[in-house]
Amino acid sequence: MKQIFRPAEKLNRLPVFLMEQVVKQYRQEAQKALKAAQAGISVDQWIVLKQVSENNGCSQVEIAQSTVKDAPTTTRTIDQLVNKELIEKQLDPNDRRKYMVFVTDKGLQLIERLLPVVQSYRKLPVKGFLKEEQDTLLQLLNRMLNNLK
Amino acid sequence: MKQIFRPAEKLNRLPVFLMEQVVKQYRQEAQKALKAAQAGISVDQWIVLKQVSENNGCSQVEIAQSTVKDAPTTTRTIDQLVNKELIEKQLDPNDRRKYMVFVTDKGLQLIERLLPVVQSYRKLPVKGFLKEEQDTLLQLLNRMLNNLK
DNA sequence: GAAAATTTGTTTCATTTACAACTATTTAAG
DNA sequence: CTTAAATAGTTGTAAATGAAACAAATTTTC
Repeated sequence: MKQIFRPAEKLNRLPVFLMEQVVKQYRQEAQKALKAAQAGISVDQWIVLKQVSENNGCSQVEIAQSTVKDAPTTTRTIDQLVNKELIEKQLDPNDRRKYMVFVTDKGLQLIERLLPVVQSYRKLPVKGFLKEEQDTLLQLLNRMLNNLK
Repeated sequence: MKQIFRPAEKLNRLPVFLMEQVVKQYRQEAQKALKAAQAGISVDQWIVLKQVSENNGCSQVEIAQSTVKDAPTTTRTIDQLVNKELIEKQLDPNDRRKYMVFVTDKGLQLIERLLPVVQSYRKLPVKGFLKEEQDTLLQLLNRMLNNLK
């Protein structure tokens, strides 16, 4: 017997339900693109690597804030990047609780190589969107975020 | 020294990045609300339970499709609901690969009790949204989804 | 009607994640 | 100055997730 497809009409009217699917699909595409480029890092690792490169010498707390991840996740992601020699940690002499995190040459080279790949897959979900549609989307998402915090 | 907050301006212009935060915050709020109501189930379990009740006797594949989860996840969620005696599985006599999944009385009672709780937290993210803004949001999300599939 | 392909559901494994507890250091209070 | 509180970062653990491999049953193809 042929499979009857029953769309979940109610669920599809829930923005967050759709958003979960978009996020999941997007992450799959992004991960696939990074793998195809033999990046050797995950999407989350890319985000942290890029943040470090843009705020060279910043602390882990600052990275956690800017990437909106919690402390343990940030610790582990940074560890992974250190193991791959893409970034380095150095104790802050002025505050020995802190580490200052720096991008390495190898990290910079990887960023340069991957930048076009990342820019490419980031365009994917909003393909065909007018500039004002993108703005509307961002505005609505920010309002949702404010409602939840 | 006071912590300087540096917003990641670039990341905050990425719709998917904002959406991840919305989804995460929303799930936390939803889980908190269910816990406060002593629901005894997770958000995902709720979704499956509700789907089963609306399609009584349906197969696991149908549940997986309507909830947009993969097969292993669906198997596990159904197991959990069976353990809690909120649903029941029964072999389909016409096709012994399939299970027919039914909601129990206990399941129905729980649904009735939780429905107002769920309806309440679902309104949260779109608080203050005009009807047309919600429609715009859904339309944009669906377009993103189509771009990704 | 037998072999191949498909469908349904489960299990295993590696990764990711959130939450809580913990150490070490610095800052604030009395 | 000494204790209490806050901050930075790590570790452990339990749960969720996805991919792949798998078994069982059914359908399709020749």
